Amino acid sequence: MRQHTKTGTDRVTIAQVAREAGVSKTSVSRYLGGEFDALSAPLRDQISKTIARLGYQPSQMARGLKGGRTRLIGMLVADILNPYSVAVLHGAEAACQKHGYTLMLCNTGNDEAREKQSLAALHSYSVEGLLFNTQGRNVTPLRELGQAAFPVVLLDRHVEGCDFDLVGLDNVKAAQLATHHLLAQGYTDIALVVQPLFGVSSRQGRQAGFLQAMAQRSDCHGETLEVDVDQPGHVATVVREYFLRRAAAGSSGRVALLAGNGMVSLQIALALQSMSLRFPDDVGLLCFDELAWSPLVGSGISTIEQPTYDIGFTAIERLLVRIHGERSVRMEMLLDPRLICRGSTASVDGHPQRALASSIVSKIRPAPMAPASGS
Amino acid sequence: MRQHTKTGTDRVTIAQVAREAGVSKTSVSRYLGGEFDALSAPLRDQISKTIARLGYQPSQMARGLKGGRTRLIGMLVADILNPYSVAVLHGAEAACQKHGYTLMLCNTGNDEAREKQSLAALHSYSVEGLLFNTQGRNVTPLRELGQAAFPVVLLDRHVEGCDFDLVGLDNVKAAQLATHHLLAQGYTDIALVVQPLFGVSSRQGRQAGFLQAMAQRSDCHGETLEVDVDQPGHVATVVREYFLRRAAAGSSGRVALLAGNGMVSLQIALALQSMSLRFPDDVGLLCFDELAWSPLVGSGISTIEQPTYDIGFTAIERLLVRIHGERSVRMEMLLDPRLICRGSTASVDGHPQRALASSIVSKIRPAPMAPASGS
DNA sequence: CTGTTAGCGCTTTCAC
DNA sequence: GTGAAAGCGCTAACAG
Repeated sequence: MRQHTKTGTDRVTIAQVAREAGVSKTSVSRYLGGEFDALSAPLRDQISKTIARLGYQPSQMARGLKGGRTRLIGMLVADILNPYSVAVLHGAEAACQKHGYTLMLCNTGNDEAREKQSLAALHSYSVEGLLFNTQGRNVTPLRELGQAAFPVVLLDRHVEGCDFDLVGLDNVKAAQLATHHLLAQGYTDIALVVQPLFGVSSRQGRQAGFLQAMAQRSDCHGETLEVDVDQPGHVATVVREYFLRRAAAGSSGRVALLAGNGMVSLQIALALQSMSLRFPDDVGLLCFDELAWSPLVGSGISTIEQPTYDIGFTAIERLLVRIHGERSVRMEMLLDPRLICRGSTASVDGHPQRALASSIVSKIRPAPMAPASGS
Repeated sequence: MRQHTKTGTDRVTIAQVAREAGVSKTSVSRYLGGEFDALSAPLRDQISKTIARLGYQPSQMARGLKGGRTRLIGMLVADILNPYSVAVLHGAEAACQKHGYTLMLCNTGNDEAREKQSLAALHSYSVEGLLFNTQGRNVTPLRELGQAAFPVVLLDRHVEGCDFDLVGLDNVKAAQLATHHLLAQGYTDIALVVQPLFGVSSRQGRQAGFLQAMAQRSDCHGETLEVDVDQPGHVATVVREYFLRRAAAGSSGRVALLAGNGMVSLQIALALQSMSLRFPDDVGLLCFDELAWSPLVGSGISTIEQPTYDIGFTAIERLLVRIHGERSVRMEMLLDPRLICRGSTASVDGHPQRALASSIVSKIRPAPMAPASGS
């Protein structure tokens, strides 16, 4: 059947198909392009059979070289170890497969240099569009893409000075939902724990929603805690100091922590464990991002779930629309969050001893010298 | 309309560089290919400057079209939602970036059809090699690649009838390590809980190691439990039945579960929770795959950690060696596991009441009608 | 409807 | 050392 050349992988070319089918390359090309109205039935049939018989697969490299239809989409991910990124990737990959596109994946590891480098790599393969989820620093190369009207869809966060479409969570709404839930459950002293706000719009959005919701309750106290999740023990330190501060302020309220994303959630859970603090007994806990283990820790961790799969899927479809030439103005697609209620935010009504700043303090020993993660 | 190309930024071509530098395309090409010994210093300098000035980036599509050096590597992943796959992907992506390659990622979702389809897609982009981690069903297309001497490295599991290189865990050793640990901790009735062995070599390897280790202890009882992690509540049912069976057998031993991978671990943890069973009090638990949440559940889950990053990284480097033409015989690179000891396998010596089959049974109610996952 | 003729951007003989 | 020319596999004018 198949001719083996000495080169190993033998590629059947359009020329071979044309020859064997007794037609011109053009006709085969038209067949590939789906221009059936320009092909007679017998010709079409003949080509179809030959392609099947030879097991011909057109080279996307060659197709792409000509006009630009590489059917390639580049995806830049800030951190492949972040479950959020993977979940979004899952949806994006599915959408690509559905539409006959292939994903080129680059992990930037939150590193500027690698981001730039990845952008260059993707460009060199003539990707038709870009899905972008990464740190907001040094966005110059991105801006250039914007000026060139290159199709880009942003994931989760804006980039200053670029008018790209965005797909993500409705962060303000989500944070409000979260805060209202905690308030309703009887918590009065709430800390939003986030990675550095810097210029990250999604984090800022969550803070805005949080602040907004807290503002309606002057009898309650809200505070934003910035943490570095890569620095072992840092979250524990910050959280401990927060507790101490609340107690020093003479607060008699119930304390809850609102984790800004999955990475923070993990560090908080670890930190609380290291301090032997339990939820909801000692402190309430609500986390952004539903994770596989959310139901498992303690009596279960309440979460704000993002429709991550949909975010990825939607983003690709939006990108495809842009690729196909739509020139409309910038569009923002914000999907809805979902509250998943578990033990970590159980109501503290009627349990005045629970989750009090003062009662926590007695449990916290002075900060240890060693990092507090692990056990 | 606009005269910009589809790709937006007007692409600088090698011809432009050559013209502006006052040299031939050939020389520029040589420069790109690093053939400096065939270039005079002034020429080289001139080209270098021009490239920088124009911001020229060669088109990989065009380069690939000619000889085949696309600098593209395809990766087929069985399940992108499996943390193992992501962790390996992380290492693989890093290695690619290090060597100037780019990853094309396809998620097959354990689906034969999509696997075949993805293989075709990857082929159509002339990837130089393939990293393959997927279900062992219908391997015909893979075999063809083997016959064509196409560079492929298998991840984690063999494929029958193919002599590709393999990078993965030393499963036999890992399972032995795990089993010996459980035995040493005083557990006597151990069940290895795995997804269907089918033809998956890694699972078989783990079972082999398990059986081997158990065989040395005729006073202990080992059993393999196959579960379907996608069927809600199935793990709970199987585990429950196991407990009941052990009790019926009149066993007075201490029971432990050995989870065959991360997916199973999660389901087991969920199942135990749904049955209100705790570890190590009611049952010992040791899981393959170290996960972010392993320290968090209960008193921490003991795990067998795989060097996932290294597996991915090594696999790519091995693939690169093959791509660069090495023709040596099939090679298997099995990396070492690491035991991480936590509360879930705490010693039960001196606690005769703990982890006994008989004591568990009293806690298990008859199987519920509804799936037992969740709460 | 169908085929002929040019290239796409780059690498690679093969001359000079 | 350097360059001209001939393609790689495919698509896209432009005829018939």
